[in-house]
Amino acid sequence: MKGLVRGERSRRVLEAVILEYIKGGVPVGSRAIAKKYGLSVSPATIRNVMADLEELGLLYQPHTSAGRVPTELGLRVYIDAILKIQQLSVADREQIRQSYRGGVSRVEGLLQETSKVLSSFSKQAGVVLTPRLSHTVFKRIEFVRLRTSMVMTILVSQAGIVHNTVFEIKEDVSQEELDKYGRYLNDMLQDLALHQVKARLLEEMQKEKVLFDRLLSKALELSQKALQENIENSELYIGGRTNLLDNPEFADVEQMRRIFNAFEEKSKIIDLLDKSMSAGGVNIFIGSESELLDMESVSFITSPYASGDELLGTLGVIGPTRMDYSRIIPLVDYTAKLLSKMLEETF
Amino acid sequence: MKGLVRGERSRRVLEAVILEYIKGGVPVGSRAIAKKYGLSVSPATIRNVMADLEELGLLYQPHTSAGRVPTELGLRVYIDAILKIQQLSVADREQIRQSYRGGVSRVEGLLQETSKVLSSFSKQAGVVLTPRLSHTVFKRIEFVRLRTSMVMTILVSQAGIVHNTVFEIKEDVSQEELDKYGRYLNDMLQDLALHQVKARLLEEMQKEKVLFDRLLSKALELSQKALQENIENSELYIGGRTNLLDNPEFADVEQMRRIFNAFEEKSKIIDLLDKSMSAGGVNIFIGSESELLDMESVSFITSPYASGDELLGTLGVIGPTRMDYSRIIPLVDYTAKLLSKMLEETF
DNA sequence: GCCTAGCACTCGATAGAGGCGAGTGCTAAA
DNA sequence: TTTAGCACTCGCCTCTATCGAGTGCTAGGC
Repeated sequence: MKGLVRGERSRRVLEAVILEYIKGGVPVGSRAIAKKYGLSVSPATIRNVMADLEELGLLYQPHTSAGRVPTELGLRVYIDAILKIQQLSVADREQIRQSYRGGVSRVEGLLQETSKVLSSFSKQAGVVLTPRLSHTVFKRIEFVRLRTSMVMTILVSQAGIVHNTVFEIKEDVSQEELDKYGRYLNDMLQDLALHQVKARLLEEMQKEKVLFDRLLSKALELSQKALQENIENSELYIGGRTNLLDNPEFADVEQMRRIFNAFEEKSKIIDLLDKSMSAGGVNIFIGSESELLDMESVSFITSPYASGDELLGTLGVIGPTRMDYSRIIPLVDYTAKLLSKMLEETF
Repeated sequence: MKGLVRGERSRRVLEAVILEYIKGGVPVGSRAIAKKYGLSVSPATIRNVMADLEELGLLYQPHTSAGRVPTELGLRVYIDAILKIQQLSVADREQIRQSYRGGVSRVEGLLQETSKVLSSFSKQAGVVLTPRLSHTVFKRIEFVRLRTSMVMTILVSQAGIVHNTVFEIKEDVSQEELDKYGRYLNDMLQDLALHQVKARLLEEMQKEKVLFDRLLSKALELSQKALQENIENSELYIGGRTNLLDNPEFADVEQMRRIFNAFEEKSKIIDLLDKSMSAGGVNIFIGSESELLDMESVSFITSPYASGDELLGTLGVIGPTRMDYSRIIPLVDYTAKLLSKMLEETF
C-alpha cells in the first residue's frame, strides 16, 4: 500500500489535501495548499501532482472547476502510510479521566458513560457494545419466585454484568426450594465460562437422572431454561447522536436518515463491532469498507476492551469519513484501555 | 372552552381545517373545505367563518395569501370539544397484541418493545418511562461479593424490576456472610414499599445498635448504602425516532436537532412524563403546553400504566402537533392498558 | 340579513438569466 | 522540471419575471 504514493512531495500533497479537507469540509484547491503548507512550489506544480494523485484514485474532483477531495482509498493510504499516530496529550487524558468522576456504580452505567465520553471528546457519536454474556465467566445465579409458577432468574457474571429472565414453570416451587437450587448451582458452576455452562449442565443432568434426585434435576432444568436465550445478545449504547447533525455533509436529510435508522436498528452496527472485537487494537472502517452498512461517507474507529484477559466488547466512534483521525484514533485507543482498567479494578 | 366556538358551522369548519391540515401538512384554503366537506356553502362563506375563527385565535394565516393553519389553541379546542374519541378497531387491537408475540422475558424488554409498538403504530416516536424503583414494592435483595471489598447489591421489586449497584466496603466480607445479610433483610423487608424501606432500615438500625449484633447492623448498613442512590431514577425508552424524520415540518434541521437533543438529554422528557403520571388517563400536551421543552410544533400524548394498583410509569407518543390525534389517542390508551395487563399477569 | 359571485391584490414558490469567483488544464517560456 | 499566464468550466448567488393559490372586499341576489 505504501508504495502507491511514490515521492515525498506526492505524500505531502495528499496529506495537505486531507488535512485541509478535514478542517474545512470543502474541496481544496491548489492555491490553498501552496500557500498554507509551505511546499515552496507554485500552485501549478501542485496541480500536476494532484492530477497524478487523482489518476491513482486517491483524490477526486466533484466537478471540473472544483478543488480535490480525498477518496476512501486516499484516506486509507493516509491513515496507513502517512499519519503518525501520537499519544493523547497528558491534559486530554486527565480530562477524560475526570469525566468519570462522580463514581459509577454499575457496569451498565459505566459503559453508557463511556459512550458519552467518546462522543463529547470526538464531537461525533460514541458507541459501546456491551459484553456478551456468553463471553463472560459465571459468578452467581439466583432464582426469585415472583408469583405462582413464575420464576425470575438472575445471572451475574464475574465482570459484574447482571442479566435477568422471567419464565413460567409447570409446577409451582417455593422460594425456599429455589434458594436450594441456587446454592447447588452456584457451587457447581463457579468460575466456569458461561459458554461452558450449558455443556456442564447437560453433563450434570445425565448424572442426576441416574441418581433420581428430583430437587437437583429440577434445578438443572430451570437453569437450562434461563440460559437458553439471550446470553448471545449484546446491547449497544450510543452517545452523542446529535453531534452528527453538526457535520455539514449530513445536512442532507437522506444521509442522516440512513444513519439514524442504523442507530435504531442497531443490529448492523452490533455485527460490525462484534466482528472487529477479535481483531484487537484500533480498527478503522472508512466509508464503504464497512460493507454491512450502505453508508458512504461514514467512518468507524473501534477498539476492543477487556477485563483482565477476558475480551468483553468493543467501543468506538462513528462519524463522517471526514473526521479528525489524528485525534480520534488515540482517543478511542486510550478510552478502551482506560475502560478496561476500570472494569478490572472495580468489577 | 366549548363556548368558544359558537355555532355548528364554525365547529365543522374548524374540524375540517384541522383534519385537512393533519392530512396534508400545508395551510388549507376555503376552496378545499367547501369542496371536500360538503358543507354546501360557497368558499366565500367559509372565508368569513375562517376570519371569525382567526379572530378567536383558533386559526392563523402564515401570510396574507395562504390558507389557514390551526393554532395550538385551535387544536386544543378541537380535541376537547369536537373530537369524539373512538375505540380502536378490533383489527388494530389484535394487531397490537400480535406485536408482543414471541414472548418477552424481562420487564425491560417488555417496556422497550412497547416503545417500538407505539412508534410503529403511530408512525411517530414512542416513549416508555420505566418505573421508579422507589414506587415499587420490595421483593428481594441479594448481595454478591465480586472481589475483595467489592460488593454488588441486587434489588428486585415485586413488579419484576431488577436493579444493581456495586460499591466498595471498608472491610471485606465473605459471601457466606453476605448471604446471611440477604436472608435477614428479605424477611424484614417483605412487602414493604421501597420508599418505606429506607425509614424501616433506619428504625431497625436504632434497635440493632442497642443489641450490638454486629452481623445485623452490618447488613443494615450495606443495604442502606445500596438504596442510597438511584431508586428515584427512571429510564426512558424511545422507539422510532426516525419516524419523526418523515414529517415534512421537521425537514428544517434546526427543529429536528432540538428534538433529538431532548431525546439525548432525556431528563426533560422524563420530567414531563413523570408529571403526567399521576394525572391519570390520557394526557395531551400540544406544542408549548409542555412548558418544559422549548419546542413548538411538538405534541405529546401520554398515559400512565400500572400493575394492579401500583402506578408504575408513563408511556406515550411524541410527534408533530400535526398528528393524527383521533388514531393515536386511542392507541396510547389501549397500549397503556394492555401493558398494564401484561405486567400484572406476568410479573 | 345572510350568502355568493366576482375581482383586485398579496405573496410564496419556481424558473431563468447574468455575473462572480474559485479552480482547473494547457501552453509556452524560464 | 517548474512556473507564469490565460482561457475555460461550473457551482453559487442574486435579481427578475411569472404563476397561481388564496385572500378580503364589494355589490348584488335570495
